[in-house]
Amino acid sequence: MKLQQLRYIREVKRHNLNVSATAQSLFTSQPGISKQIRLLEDELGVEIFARSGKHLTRVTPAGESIIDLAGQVLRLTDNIKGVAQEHSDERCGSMAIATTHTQARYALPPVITEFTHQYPDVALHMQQGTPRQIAQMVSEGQADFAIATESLELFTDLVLLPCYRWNRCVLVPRDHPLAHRDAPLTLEELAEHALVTYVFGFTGRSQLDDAFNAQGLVPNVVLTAADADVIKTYVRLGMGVGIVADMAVDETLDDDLVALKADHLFASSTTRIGIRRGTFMRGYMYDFLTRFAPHLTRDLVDAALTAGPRHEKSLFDSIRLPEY
Amino acid sequence: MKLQQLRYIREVKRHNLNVSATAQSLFTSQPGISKQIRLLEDELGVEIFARSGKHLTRVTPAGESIIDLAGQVLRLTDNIKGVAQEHSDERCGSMAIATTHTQARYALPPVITEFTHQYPDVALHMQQGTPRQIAQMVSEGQADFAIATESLELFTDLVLLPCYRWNRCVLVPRDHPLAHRDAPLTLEELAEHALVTYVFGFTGRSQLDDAFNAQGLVPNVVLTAADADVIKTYVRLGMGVGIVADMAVDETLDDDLVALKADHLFASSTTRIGIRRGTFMRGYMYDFLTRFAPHLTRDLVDAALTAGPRHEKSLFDSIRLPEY
DNA sequence: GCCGCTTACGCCATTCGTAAGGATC
DNA sequence: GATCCTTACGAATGGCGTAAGCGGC
Repeated sequence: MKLQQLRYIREVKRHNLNVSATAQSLFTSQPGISKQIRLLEDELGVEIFARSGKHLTRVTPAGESIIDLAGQVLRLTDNIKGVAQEHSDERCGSMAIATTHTQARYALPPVITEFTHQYPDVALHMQQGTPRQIAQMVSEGQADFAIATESLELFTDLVLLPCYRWNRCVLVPRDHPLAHRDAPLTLEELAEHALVTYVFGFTGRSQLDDAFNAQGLVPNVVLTAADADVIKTYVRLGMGVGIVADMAVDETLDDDLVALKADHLFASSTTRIGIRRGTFMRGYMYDFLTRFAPHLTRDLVDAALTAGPRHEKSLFDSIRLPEY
Repeated sequence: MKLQQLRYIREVKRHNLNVSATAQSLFTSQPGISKQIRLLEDELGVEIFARSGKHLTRVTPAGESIIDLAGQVLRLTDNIKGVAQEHSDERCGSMAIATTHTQARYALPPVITEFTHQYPDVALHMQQGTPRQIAQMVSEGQADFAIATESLELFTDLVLLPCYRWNRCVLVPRDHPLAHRDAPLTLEELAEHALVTYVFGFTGRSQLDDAFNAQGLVPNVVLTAADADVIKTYVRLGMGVGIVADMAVDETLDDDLVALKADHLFASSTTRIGIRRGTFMRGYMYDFLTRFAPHLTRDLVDAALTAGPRHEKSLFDSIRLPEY
């Protein structure tokens, strides 16, 4: 049994049993992979892939278990490399963040700036995607951190660290009737206007819908977008009233719009960081977490990473999360 | 990074940093190991072993972490082999039991007989040792099960499955004064006689001492042995009154001795099976466990193996253990 | 007929064993 | 001086890439 063989079977499964495509992605030859898989199957005495003629058709039950274990092995070897790097040069390495537009555009820039300044030799990778995509990336080890407000809880192999709470505000052009009101907004009022807000599954959209539904109201959402910049654009065009995250409003850049507090209308949302269980954390990674959310100390993060899936939540019960 | 390299560093640490001895135990050459370790260190960029001149003096901090991870990797590869065997031929394989004299001599024979009858192609290995030794063997992966009454709880990487409760009886020759009493024994009486029983650390010896101490008595133990056969021998010689486990008394073989119930004098002891966390269990292993202790169903064992160290005990709260 | 896996073969890298060298206790 | 690790070198194994074969879709 060789580590490469384990890598091969894992990748072949990831590429939907297409050995040729796998070979390309691994920059090696297709017969090489075929042969190594055969050798592994011979050594273990079990077929990992079921074949019909000369095609791989599916993963055998034994193969499922074996590939799962192979994944664990390969993740541990990554941890070994991480441990080694940490001890050889603790300021040198890499860190991959997968996140959504909202975080990348508004919440992360100051943190990233500080971080790259303190750790110039850490190669920082940042990838944007939907909450589901980024959770999957971390789950598969393609990124270290998933930062988002939604969907992370769908992946049970991620440890979730709550970072901060935030709420929404309502954005209207200066000449909009709502812009000159003194009394606080109500949901009924909002329901009468055309709304422009996030696509479902993005940036706390679920809590927004919940608030309307709880009062038996049906919001008239005329346009949805994945990020606040697009939403603001259409608010400026007069398409409707925007509802965006507080942090997406910049007082100077958005001074042609009026932002109305909406904390009293919606339940606040919590942005979380998801980390794959069993990941080896470099020192600078702890540092990054603490910069992003000061209550995420090294001890607390370690406790969350080692706690079982059912006990991690209670760690944060006594912690008051910062509000954005 | 190769699996052999990981195996080498683990074994070198196990052999107290003696590469030559490691090479012998692995049936390979000493320079081969040295070189592979060097290569691994070069690849990782960290020294795993600290050297003074040409001697390995200690394991570096990085080395400690790396060897620990290497152990996890190698255990997972064993699991892969186990999964493969299970799917290729589920009646064929091996099982290693490490246990104490008492279990091997009295509790296990009927179970082993049934088991080997049903699984003739499973190579059964049985090794005897002190409770500490057998716990260590399982902890290091040299055996699958540790079966004992004491000391298993010292190894936190073992999951403990309670099997049955038992108590002691008092053994005297037929012509001994105690042999003809009608009233139940008392601890005070026992304390007046010379006693022959187990060595400390064996077969529930601790509970025996606890009972005397709780009443402020000091037992006059004139001879201790690791197993009941030796104890009986000296009881026959008139050295003193024997105190042995119930199950160690055979009505026909020991009919020259009189066994007096002592359940009311001592707290009962629990015999447990210890299994390394993360071990892959073959089907026949579950079967063995259920034969040994009927309440150890596959579901219960799986639950205990996956539960965290703090939650495994509660699984057995509602279960009434059989009495021997 | 195209795509995709397998087999065959040759090159190169790597591993392993033996033998000699040098340091430490 | 005995023990033990390192270096050096040669043999054998094994992984990998190219080219040809063949069975599905």
